Amino acid sequence: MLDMFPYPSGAGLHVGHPEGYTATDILSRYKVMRGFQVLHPMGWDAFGLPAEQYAITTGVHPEVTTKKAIDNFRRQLQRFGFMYDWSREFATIDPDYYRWTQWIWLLAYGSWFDPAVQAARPIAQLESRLAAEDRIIETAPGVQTRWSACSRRQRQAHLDSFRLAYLGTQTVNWCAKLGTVLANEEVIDGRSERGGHPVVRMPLRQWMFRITAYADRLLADLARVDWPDSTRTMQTEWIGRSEGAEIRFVVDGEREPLTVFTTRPDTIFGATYMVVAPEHPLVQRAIARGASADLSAYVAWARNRSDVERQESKKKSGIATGLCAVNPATGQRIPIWTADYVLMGYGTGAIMAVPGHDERDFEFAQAFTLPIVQVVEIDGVPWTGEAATTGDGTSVNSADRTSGLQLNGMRTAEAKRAVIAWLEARGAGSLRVQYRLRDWLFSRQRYWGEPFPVVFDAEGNHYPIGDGALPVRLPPLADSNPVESDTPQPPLAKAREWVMTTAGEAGVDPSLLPASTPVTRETNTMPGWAGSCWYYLRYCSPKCGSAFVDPEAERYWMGKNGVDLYVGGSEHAVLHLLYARFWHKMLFDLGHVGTVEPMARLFHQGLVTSYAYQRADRSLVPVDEVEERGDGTFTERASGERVVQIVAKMSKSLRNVVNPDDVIAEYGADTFRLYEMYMGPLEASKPWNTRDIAGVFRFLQRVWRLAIDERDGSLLLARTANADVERQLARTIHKVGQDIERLAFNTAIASLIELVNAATRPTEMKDPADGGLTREQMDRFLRVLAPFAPHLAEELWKRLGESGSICVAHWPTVDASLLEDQTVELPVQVQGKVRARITVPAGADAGEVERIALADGKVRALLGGKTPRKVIVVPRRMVNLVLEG
RNA sequence: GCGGGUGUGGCGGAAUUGGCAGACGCGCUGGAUUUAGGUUCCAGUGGGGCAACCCGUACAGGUUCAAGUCCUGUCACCCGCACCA
Repeated sequence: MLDMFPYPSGAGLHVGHPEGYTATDILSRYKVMRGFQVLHPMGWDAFGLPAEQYAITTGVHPEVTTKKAIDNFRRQLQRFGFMYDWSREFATIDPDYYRWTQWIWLLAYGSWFDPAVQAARPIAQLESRLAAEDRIIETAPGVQTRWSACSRRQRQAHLDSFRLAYLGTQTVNWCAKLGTVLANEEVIDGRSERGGHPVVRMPLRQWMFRITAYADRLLADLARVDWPDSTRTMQTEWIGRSEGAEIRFVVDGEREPLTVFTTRPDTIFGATYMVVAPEHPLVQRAIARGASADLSAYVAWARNRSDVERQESKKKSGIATGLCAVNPATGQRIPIWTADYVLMGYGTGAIMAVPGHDERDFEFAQAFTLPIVQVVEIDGVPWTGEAATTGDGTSVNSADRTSGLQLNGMRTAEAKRAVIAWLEARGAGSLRVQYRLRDWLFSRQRYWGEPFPVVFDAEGNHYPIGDGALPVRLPPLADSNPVESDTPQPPLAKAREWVMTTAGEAGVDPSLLPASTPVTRETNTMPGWAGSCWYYLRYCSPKCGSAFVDPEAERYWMGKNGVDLYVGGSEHAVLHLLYARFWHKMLFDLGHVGTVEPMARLFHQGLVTSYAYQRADRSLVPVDEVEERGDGTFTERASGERVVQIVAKMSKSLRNVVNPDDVIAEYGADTFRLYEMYMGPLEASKPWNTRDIAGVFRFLQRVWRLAIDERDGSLLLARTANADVERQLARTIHKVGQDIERLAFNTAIASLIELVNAATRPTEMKDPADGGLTREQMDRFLRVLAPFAPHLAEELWKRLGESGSICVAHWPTVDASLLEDQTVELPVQVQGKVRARITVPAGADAGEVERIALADGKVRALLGGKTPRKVIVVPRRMVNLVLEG
């Protein structure tokens, strides 16, 4: 039973945190009572940006603030009475934990993805295979060398290009003033969102994960897990698999052909021009050869436009490169343009533009008056030439005698196959699968993260640090502020004695590098995701010193399918859950875990929102500036203006944030737990309404008075069991059990309330022992109440004289005969409207029910002597009499 | 723009499979207890109508003996993605 572990912020627990935690706590307690071994742990995701930002503004070291925040979170969580196994607690910042995060990274570093088996394998296997077969490899662009003839350096470079954790180059938003890389959303008009400092886009060499190698498996295995459809859809779209073709176009004056990716190879006859991304090497070469000043100006302008800006204005911009390619289907020469609507990061960074059947290409062709031709007759969409027509149809104008390609009359799918076969035959292209998913950028220019266990020699070659030297501890740094610089300088670079070391001191295998060799440590750190990628495994054996998880503990707790239930917010639907799946699959391939997927079942709890108020102009008013009037309307206190109540996210500015500590102080933890579970379905987002808490609070008081005489604190128990109460108790036990299993806590609580209302003694009752529950009934009732309100249940349990904790009591069994009624009341409908009610034996069959219904006085009066045309009887549900006409 | 989801009393919500719409809670109304307020207990509470009855699950249609639930279209809100070739 797993909760997404929290990032302990300085602000303390939010009412949203206990939502999911209470749900798993109830289910855990229930499962324990049912005799299961339950592992329900808690820990801390503690590396990351907020603590570092806080350190930059206040000068307090992140370790200090983080530890303080953890202590506060733990204190707060413990007040809720969550049954966590605190002996398994850890934080991602513990060196004993991040030692293994580093170890897993080294595992990826030392592995490659073998396409033949579609799985990760040790890179040593690749190396011995290359040596055994004396394979020919490319040692420089266009230079082929035999493995045996390669230098050690060349071999290493070749192997490096296969590692699952590798050094790659990515374009980042670098802000020199802030000394950091910014996310796309943090860049506005080429300046930083905070401070307005200039931001440049520059390539940066950083550690990457080859997650794209796993794209197909990450996609296919979504079918094996019991996860919300929305999340699986989001991951599917994130991976973004699309099938198409790679086509090579010959370019005038270029040795290399221009390769494009297209999902519509069938429209090749309609390709009237080509477009490459401004960053495309072809453009670089053209500029280097001294192309027009306009071209280099455009490229410079486009390069500094952030992705966000590009999205804002979809107006097409671009410029001709002056180069021409040959359309292999038509033999015609077509111009090559560059435009920023083509992204370097997707496909090959180049497209064949088919303006007749692609909206973007159409827009571009119109803006720059390029030719537009129709090559597909789309089903049901007439060709007007006024707009691109998209979708499947039949190829037209698609034949050329010289090239020998003929598609006319073919359906789209058939035409695609024909073009690919034709391309393959002439060596001009092939079938290709393309993913939207990119490799995972894993370096951050930050202090507060796991250091990479890797060092560099003077020439910049990298060497892994041996397992024995782990953890590579984060050096203490008095000043972890970012460095203002034109080139990225991570804060760790300031720890000079730590950075400058020797291979021996760092722990590099002496067979790789002599111990005395001076080396520098990697100064980037891992991103916040690292620690959360495998924490669930560590809980199985949190103290294990010999492995990241003890294999036996892993087999026992992870079982066949992984974590039985994982509860957390849907904001992690893609990244965290995709990354964790990727690490897990890697660990699986290399034999370190026994399940293909980490989480068998996933559930997203909804957001706890709050009320806010809105003026007529839609501006928001903080909660404490509004008062409610007697007629249920709301006005702004200062102006007297009428405002309307809306539901909004809790925020400091609206002053509608609820602090769990305050609620517990006023009503207690049980009330808090019960209220959050009673608000509505776990998966729904729902507004916190302080006024409603009174309802569940009253319920718990009523439970107390049901068992305890308030005047003297003595037990109040019924002498004899009331048959109706006993029947309802049995049904409640049954329903609560069922509802807990399907995480429907709101309806479980409603049935507990109903039971208590039914058993409550009326005030006028002379002898309290005439009402309420018997000792034995109270005993059973407390057991089903316990998962929801453990404190109250435990106290009453002790007062009943029971020994031991109610936590380990057994879930009560139910006499099945009490769940069924002897007789049932059925509505009788005439023409679909309820007109009468009849009472029939519970086991009555359709014929018997019909007889009783037709014999009923009220029914006969309604029929007025007529015979129904049709009688529909649904046993135990209803009767419907259908008359003529 | 594309994909997914949601729409039920004054409010949060219930209706597990097409079968009595509104369980349960809040709020509100009335009563009992109390010197009083609060608490507690009891009763009522979708709208209309004196009533029999009629209307009612975002809106408009449809399927069915029967629709909150299934189908078609529309609107509103929420979430995700977004020039992905």
